[in-house]
Amino acid sequence: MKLSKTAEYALRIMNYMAIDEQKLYTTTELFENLNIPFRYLRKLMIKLSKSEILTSVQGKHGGYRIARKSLEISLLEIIHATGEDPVGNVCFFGFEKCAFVEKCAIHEKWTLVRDNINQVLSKTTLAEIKGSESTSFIKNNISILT
Amino acid sequence: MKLSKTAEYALRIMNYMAIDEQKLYTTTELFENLNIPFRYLRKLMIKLSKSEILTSVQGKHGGYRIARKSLEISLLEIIHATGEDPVGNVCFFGFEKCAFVEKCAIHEKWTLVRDNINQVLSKTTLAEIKGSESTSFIKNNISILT
DNA sequence: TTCAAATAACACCTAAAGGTATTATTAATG
DNA sequence: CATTAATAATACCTTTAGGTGTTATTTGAA
Ligand code: SF4
Ligand code: SF4
Repeated sequence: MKLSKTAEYALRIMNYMAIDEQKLYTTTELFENLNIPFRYLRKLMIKLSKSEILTSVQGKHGGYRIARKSLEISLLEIIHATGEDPVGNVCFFGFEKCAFVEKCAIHEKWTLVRDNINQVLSKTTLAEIKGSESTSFIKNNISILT
Repeated sequence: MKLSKTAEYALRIMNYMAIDEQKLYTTTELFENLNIPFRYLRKLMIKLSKSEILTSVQGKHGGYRIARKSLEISLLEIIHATGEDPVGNVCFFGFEKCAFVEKCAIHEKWTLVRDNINQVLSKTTLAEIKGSESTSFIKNNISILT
C-alpha cells in the first residue's frame, strides 16, 4: 500500500505544522525539514490553503498556519484535501459494473481490506500522530533550493 | 486501495483462464470476455508468458495455457508477474530512511494495514477465487477490435 | 515610498503508466 | 510449399502525476 507522492507530502506537511498550531510556517522552513521539491511544495501549499485545513497569510512575514481544528481532522481528510481518494469502492478486478452474475470469492475479502484502510485513515487524527520538537525530522538528504 | 490497471488485467486473465486449466485460450477469446484493450492485452500476455504462470503456444491453433500449478499460486504472485509490488515496505510518509528519531505513532498502525493487504493477497490462491462457466463474465461494454 | 520577503497565478517540462501500430515469426493444414 | 491464424518483437503515441520556471501580488518595515 503506497500512497501517492502528493498525499505523502501533504501528510508530512500537516504532521510537521501540527507541532505548533500557533506558528506561521514559511514554505522555506517546510522545505528545509520535509524534503519535498521546493516549487512543488509551493504549489501544494496553495492547494491545501484552499481546502480549510490550513490558512495562508500573504506579504512579508507571511506563511501558513494550520487551521484551528485541524488537529482533530483525520488523515483521510488530509489526503482528500489533495483531491485524491486512496480507498475507493471499486471492484477487485477493476470492472466498472460487477462482471459476475454472483459475487466472486474475493469480493468480501477485498471489502474487508478496504474497510481496514478506511478505518485507520479515517479514525486516526492528526493529533494522535503529530511529531514534536524532540522527535523532529532528520534531514536525510541534502536539500538544495531550485 | 486500487491496484494498477495492469495488475487488475492480469488478475482478470488468470481468473478467467483458471476456469479450464487444460484449455488453450487465444488472445481474442480473452479480449471478448475481459474487456481489456486488445493490443495492450497482447503485450501483457507476452509478459505473463515469460513469468512461469502461463505458457504460450505459437503458430496456428496456438494460444496460452495456464501453468500446471498456477491454481495454487497466490494473487500476490500474479501481481508480481506484472512487475509490480502493491504492498511495499515503505514509510507512511514516504521517507526513504526513517525520518524520526523514534517511531512515530502511525508507524505500527500502518504496518498492520500493509500486513493485512499482504495476508489477503499472499494467502488467497487462484483456486479459491476462480470463476466457473456458470459465473462467467457479463460483457458490460461493447468490445471493438482496434 | 521604496524595498524586501513572503504567497498567488500561470504556463511549461519530464517520466511513467497505459495504450496503439506495424512488422516478424511460428506452425498447422490444404 | 503457400496460406492462414496464431504469438513475438519493436517502436511509437497519449494521458497523467510529478516537478520547474517566470512573473504578479501582497504587506511589513526601513
Ligand atoms: S463480485 Fe467480484 S467481479 Fe463483482 S464487484 Fe466484487 S470483486 Fe468485482
Ligand atoms: S516511524 Fe514514522 S517516519 Fe519513521 S518509517 Fe515509520 S512511519 Fe515513517
